[in-house]
Amino acid sequence: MNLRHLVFFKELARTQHMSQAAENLGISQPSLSYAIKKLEEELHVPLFEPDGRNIRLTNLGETYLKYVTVALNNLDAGDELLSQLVNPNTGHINLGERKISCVNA
Amino acid sequence: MNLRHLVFFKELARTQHMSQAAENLGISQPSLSYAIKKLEEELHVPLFEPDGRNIRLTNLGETYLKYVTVALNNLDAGDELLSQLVNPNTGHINLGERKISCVNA
DNA sequence: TAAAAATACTCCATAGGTATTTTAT
DNA sequence: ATAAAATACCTATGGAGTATTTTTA
Repeated sequence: MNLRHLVFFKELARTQHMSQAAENLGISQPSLSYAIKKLEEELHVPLFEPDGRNIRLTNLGETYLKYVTVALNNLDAGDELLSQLVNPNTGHINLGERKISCVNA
Repeated sequence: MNLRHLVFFKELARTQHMSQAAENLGISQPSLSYAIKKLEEELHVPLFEPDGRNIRLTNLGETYLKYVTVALNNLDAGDELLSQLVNPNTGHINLGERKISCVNA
């Protein structure tokens, strides 16, 4: 499983619109469709279901989304912290000491 | 970045021993070495440093490990919950209702 | 008939393997 | 001399693209 695909999933869950999400992600609609299909196969779970000629997030998809969001937020926070530690003079301003253990939601 | 590589990182951080970690992960030592190198390049951060003819986790690596661990735990918890929801009769026993929002550490 | 998603196919990037070299004990 | 990690090289899987088909409003 690719982390990139979890970002795909998150964006598609947000928009619930394949072509739009693909556009936002800067990839083609078929690529997104394929990536999501692969993810669903890996999880053995339908994350989206047809809704007319659109798609809708399933309940299972909604459940999974919460965990994916926390996971991605933590990885982002980790990346962010690392780059702050590596070049402390650039980037965001820190007032006082920052003590991040993990990102909860 | 591949999720698999984060698992690689976690195991290598645990053992601090390339060949051993590779063995545990079921991959070759050069593959692990390469994967870690790629991860370090992506993050622009040294996660491990030479220690005699072995390697040692850097302080930055230790910091990053915390975030990776939380992220991976959440994804595992998400997978676990999905499979429980899909086939509720198998797997672990649940006493009462379970209310998991996220896994903190 | 038009807009959306799914399928078919093609191609290339990269993850992973084997063989080898370097480094340190 | 040996054990560990790094490098070089090769191969194959799969991620992403274009073209097309299916589906539904």
